[in-house]
Amino acid sequence: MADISRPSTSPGASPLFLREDEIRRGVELLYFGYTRLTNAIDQVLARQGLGRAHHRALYFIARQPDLTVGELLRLLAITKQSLGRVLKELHERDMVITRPGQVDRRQKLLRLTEKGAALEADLFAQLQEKLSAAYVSAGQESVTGFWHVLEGLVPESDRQMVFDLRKDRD
Amino acid sequence: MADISRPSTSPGASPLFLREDEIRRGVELLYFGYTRLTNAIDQVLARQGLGRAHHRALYFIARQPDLTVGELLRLLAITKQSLGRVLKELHERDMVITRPGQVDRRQKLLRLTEKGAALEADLFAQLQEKLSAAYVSAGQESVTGFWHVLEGLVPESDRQMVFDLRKDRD
DNA sequence: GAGATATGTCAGCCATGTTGACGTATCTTG
DNA sequence: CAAGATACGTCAACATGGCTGACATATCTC
Repeated sequence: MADISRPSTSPGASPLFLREDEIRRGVELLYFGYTRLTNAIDQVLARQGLGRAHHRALYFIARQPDLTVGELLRLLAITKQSLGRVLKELHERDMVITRPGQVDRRQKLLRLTEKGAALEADLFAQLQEKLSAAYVSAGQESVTGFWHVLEGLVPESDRQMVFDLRKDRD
Repeated sequence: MADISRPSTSPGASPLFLREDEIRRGVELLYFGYTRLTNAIDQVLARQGLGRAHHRALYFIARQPDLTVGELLRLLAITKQSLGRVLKELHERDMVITRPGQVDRRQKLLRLTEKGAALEADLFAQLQEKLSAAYVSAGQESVTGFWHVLEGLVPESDRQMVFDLRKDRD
């Protein structure tokens, strides 16, 4: 481990110190970048009386229509009770509908209504605005590097689930 | 806005669809990458009966000893009541000490005790383990791209504050 | 000396996570 | 076909960590 307190040595004097600084830089940028990006949607959500938890559900349902409740639970990594509350509220507001699975009728397939899709699109537009500005200012090469590092943060066991979001299933 | 439901068009057929996919990929990787990284420290925190909020305070105090309460408030972007609770608990556990500012005696300068520094080092070690593995698997070029994109997510008005963390002030 | 500033604190509320227990419909398998 | 596993829902209680509003104190600045 690098020396955390880093006494009065000049910065960069040792490869170990350099390493720590690179890690802290990543931790900080991830923290500020992530929070600032999510801040972008708070105003839109507040207007609807909804929170971040609702957005996460809307997002993944938009991303993968006919997602089952179980799949959504695995993506969000929360308890079914927590998710139940969120889905109930989205259902009451006519933003999400469910229908029984074709192959397995115990499952509920989730879809956004027009109203739900409209809100998700509005929220996505905010994210898009911030993130595409960051992409443009950093350049395409940086964007692929950005992806690669983040992919490395996702544990092997979750990677397939995350990558599967990019497959069309409609 | 691009068509969210993306009917039966082949992916990549239009620049607009491509753009949307690149944005969604970033949003998802940021979400999963950030949450998986923060998950890395939960076990250590739980052992101490502390939460994420305590970690954020410990982290920034470790990063910038003699930080004032006001500076920490700006970094965390929470209310003084919320921060007060956290600092009080860290103080009670002898992890943080304060002393009056030299130049402005209304200020309180924050520092970690040995015990606090030891915990922060332990937490940092977990972050380091995950993040350096991601850095290694992505390669140095990717790391700088990763930084650049994230820097672009931090609004102009906050950028100085974030970059100042990298300056030594001891 | 008056007002601004840095900090603390009381009290109550809200969003969103947790555990544990239990119920129902449906699927799968011996 | 009966038994057990699975997918989903729900009740209740609780924890964490945000929030607002109001008010107090010490210190700095003009």
